[in-house]
Amino acid sequence: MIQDTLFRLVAQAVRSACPELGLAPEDAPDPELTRPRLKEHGDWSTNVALVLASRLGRPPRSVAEAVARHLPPTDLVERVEVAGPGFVNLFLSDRWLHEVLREVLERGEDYGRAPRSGRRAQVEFVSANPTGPLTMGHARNAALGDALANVLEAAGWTVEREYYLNDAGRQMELFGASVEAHYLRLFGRAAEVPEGGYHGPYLAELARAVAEEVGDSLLRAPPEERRARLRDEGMRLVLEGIRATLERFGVRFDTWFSERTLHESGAIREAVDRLRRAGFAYERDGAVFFRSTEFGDEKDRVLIRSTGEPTYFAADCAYLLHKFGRGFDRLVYVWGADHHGAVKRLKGAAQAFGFDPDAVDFVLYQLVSLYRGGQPVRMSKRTGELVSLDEVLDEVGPDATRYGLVSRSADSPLDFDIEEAKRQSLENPVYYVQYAHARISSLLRVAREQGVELKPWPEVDLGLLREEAELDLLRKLSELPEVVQTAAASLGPHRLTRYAEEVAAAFHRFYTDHRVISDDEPLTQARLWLAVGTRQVVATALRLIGVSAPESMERIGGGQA
RNA sequence: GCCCCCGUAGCUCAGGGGAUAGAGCACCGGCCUCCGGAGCCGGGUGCGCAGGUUCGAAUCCUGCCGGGGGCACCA
Repeated sequence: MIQDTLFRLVAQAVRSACPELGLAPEDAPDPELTRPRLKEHGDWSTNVALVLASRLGRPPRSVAEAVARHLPPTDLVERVEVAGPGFVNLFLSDRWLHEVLREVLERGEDYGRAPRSGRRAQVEFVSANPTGPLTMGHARNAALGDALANVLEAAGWTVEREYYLNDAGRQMELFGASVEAHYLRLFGRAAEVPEGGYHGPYLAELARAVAEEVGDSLLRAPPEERRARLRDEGMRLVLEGIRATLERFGVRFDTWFSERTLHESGAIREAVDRLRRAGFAYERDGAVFFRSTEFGDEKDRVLIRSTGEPTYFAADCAYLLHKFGRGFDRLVYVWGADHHGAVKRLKGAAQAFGFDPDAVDFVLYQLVSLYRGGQPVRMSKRTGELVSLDEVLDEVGPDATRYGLVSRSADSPLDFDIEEAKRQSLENPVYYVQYAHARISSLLRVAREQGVELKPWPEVDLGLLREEAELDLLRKLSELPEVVQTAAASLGPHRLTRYAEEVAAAFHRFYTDHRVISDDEPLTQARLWLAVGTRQVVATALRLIGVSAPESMERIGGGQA
């Protein structure tokens, strides 16, 4: 809001400078306000003079001088400076920083959150096939998707989290046949896992669990029925496990959407027909194709195989149509980068259906490689050799795992070393941030124990916060709303982790140099409220990342502390 | 061959058109009669290469080099 005020002031300065620059005021560009990296460049800066100068063919610094001269008088801005090639730098009075603290305290956990826009977004993520436990790849998806949903909510969207359940199609049939084979073996029958099917100890265990529920009754059932039953029972158990893991990981979905319903309701046929009617689907060699080449794809894609079976892509189209039908203004898919090839055709489908393809966003995250003590952990879906997310959570814990997975941009491949995550857990950035939160909580406990009565903040003189470390901390707190906006706009929740670390660092610096509880009562009051506000911002950032904000560090860090 | 991502400090990574490019780890040296030292302060070499756009490029465009992933009537 201070930013808005500044924007108006600078825009006005530009307009009133126009006549002497020989420009019609209505042609004046909107000024851009940025935060300079260096403190000596002020609190806010605008490059508007540089932009104007090249347009007018005048020396940038003289344009900057003109803009600076026309800045309306205000007690918000203490000093204006023209610097560098032609930046206009604004130095604000410290009062604005005390305003920031008031705003943090007044709005509490709402600080940093934008007003609700009423616009609805759906984030679909994880959506792992229900054929086995979640792995670290799924974990990155979950951590990214959930944090992104949090961030979009904070940016004003009404967000629905959805898990797309691939409970139909060839993979599920293979899975069913694999469970069947293991089931039959349990009862001494010879049975082969089909080509491309699922192996490994996990599946044997699963078959045992299924057998415990259904007994040997299915041995005598007709093969078709037996296989379908074992498939569904197996899936149910796998899904229970996935839900439990996600719960442990702190991820909850609003809706679980079944692919099977798309087949059963005829939605897939309808979607294909609709594409056909719109002229985007045609028949060739007994199959139905989508004209994805019209949308930049390298070749047309099959919707209905010549066998009459719909492809996975056809189901995707029907699902997309279903999502739009539910009234979302924006759809976000969180996908592994290995699916990037499907982006063009799905956006194309959106357009073919008559929707705005820009309303469909994809977060494509690069591969996670798991290491243990520097050695890559070999994983193979074929042999069923894998390290599950649950095992990692057992060793590393949910907070450090989530933080580690979110803290890097989705565009970068991620090496996750279990040993390192454990060994370094005490120097891990997540604990550094959590420590700041715990430290403040502890400080407030001590204040209470010492009988320091915290007066309501409107009665406290926050203007006493004048030390450089205090002002720097306040400056950091003031950035949260922008960080949230940027993270939402770029679909990059990793920005929150950086920010959280910076706030924690600013607090630790302040805390090292200055005593909070002292004989100076008014100053004690002001500093305690500064601590409260800082704790609030740290808690909000951690919550958005999906990590807990502990009151104490006792139970964190694997007991090594 | 085509498509996507990446190349920034010794290592892992931020930085999505601005000024003197930043963190963590590692390494060296300092800071505790007092609110949690899981902390703080100091110490430094770097944008793969070549063009282009721009007043201004780590950032945008083109080409090349290097690494990862993907190119099914699989999911």
